[in-house]
Amino acid sequence: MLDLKFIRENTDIVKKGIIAKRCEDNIDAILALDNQRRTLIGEGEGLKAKRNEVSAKVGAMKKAGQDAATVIEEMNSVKSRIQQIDEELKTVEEKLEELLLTVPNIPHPSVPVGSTPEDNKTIFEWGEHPKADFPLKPHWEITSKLGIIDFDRGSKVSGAGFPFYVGKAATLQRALINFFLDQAAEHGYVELQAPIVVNKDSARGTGQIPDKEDMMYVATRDELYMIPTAEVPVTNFHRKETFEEKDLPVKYAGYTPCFRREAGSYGKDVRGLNRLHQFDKVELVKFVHPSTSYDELESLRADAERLLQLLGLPYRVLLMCTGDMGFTQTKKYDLEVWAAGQQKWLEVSSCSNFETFQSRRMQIKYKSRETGKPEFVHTLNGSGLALPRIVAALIENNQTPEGKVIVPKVLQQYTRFAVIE
RNA sequence: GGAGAGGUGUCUGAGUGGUUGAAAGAGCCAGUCUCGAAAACUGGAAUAGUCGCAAGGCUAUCGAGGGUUCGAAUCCCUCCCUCUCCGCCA
Repeated sequence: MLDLKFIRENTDIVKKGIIAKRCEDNIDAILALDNQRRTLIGEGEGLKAKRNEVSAKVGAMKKAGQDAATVIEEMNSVKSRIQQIDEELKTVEEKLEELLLTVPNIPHPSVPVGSTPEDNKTIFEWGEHPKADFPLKPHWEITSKLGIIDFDRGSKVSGAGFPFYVGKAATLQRALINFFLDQAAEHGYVELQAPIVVNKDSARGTGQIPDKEDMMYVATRDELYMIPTAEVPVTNFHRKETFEEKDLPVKYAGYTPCFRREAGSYGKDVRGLNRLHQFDKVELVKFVHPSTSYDELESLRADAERLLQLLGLPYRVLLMCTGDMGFTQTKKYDLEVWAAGQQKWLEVSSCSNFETFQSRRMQIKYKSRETGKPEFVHTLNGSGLALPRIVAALIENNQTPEGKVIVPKVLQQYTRFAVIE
């Protein structure tokens, strides 16, 4: 959510941002409602001031044993007018709130303007695409032959997109989680084990509600939302809190299962592990001083990239264009890993700066030494990393002609086996 | 799930309808004193909205949201959370 005052004072910038992000422009309606709101506040508060003044007088009169009946009588009309104004104000503010939630975050100037994925810029590529003198298979063929991922039983037990990982695939996942968390800890992230269902306020805080409500599974009976990413509980960890400036940046790494309904996305892009309803992910979250947030974005990206390099997975970095980057971000990098069996790039991480978009919704501040006042922190997050596609790429890139899979060196201390066969 | 108690500012804690944005103490910041520190003393210090060039004014905020009243931290209702006991249970 953007600051109303910011919109009022920077209308042009906001409008340009909306166009760049290809969102609906409600700014004029917002400004009109804001005017209406302030008029109502002006009148209402004037009357309330009068009410308070008279009420004090009534108290004094009663104490002095005087009859206050006529004064009280007079206040009745003021009272009903106040009620009327408060009601109008409530309606106006609800409408205003609704429209404010449709205003996207403004892209950073360094973000390329564009509307489709073709307009994203590949800014970095690492590693060689594996070559082989035998046909490279997609991971689902390999795992099916090895019997290590059971999609059919997953469908029976839960539904499509909820596979079982069996034996060494399960161990491999556990190894990756530990590897990712250890790496994060080494680079200053505090490990956090978070709830995997959250309440409505939390879902709203990180922006899943209202604009992405359909992505989540909901336990309606208890009004709990299953998290689509650890970003939700981990960022909300500090909701309505104020940091000391000297404590920034604050960094967390959280491993959780993630749940996504992915409604309406079927077809051949979603085979195997490419897209699931439940998957594991380690998420990196930072709360930082506004002056450092773009440097922190780069280091966040570096933290995610390092994992791919250590695993020896070829990848590329995309700088997302304005139209493809999403509602809440000001700047976003996607990391895509090369899956040799499918001959496809798979997104495994997305690193974003939200500036104050989330912290304003969540009221996460720091006490500024400069102004002595609480100011909003900038929040960032990035996957470090999402498991299934990493597993897919590892299997496809490290397959042998016999259909076995070689485990990367860095993982072997965690898996305690070197080959999946 | 059942029964009870409770949620007040950074903390402890007073306050059951009328200058209570809120006593008191601690802590914090500044100053006086001191060679310096401690102690003592003096002063300062919330957040948001709104009006104003500003100084500053006004409004709201005592878990959240409603209600009663001329007036609510104080009374009523709903919800949330914490604690104690019981039940159930990984």
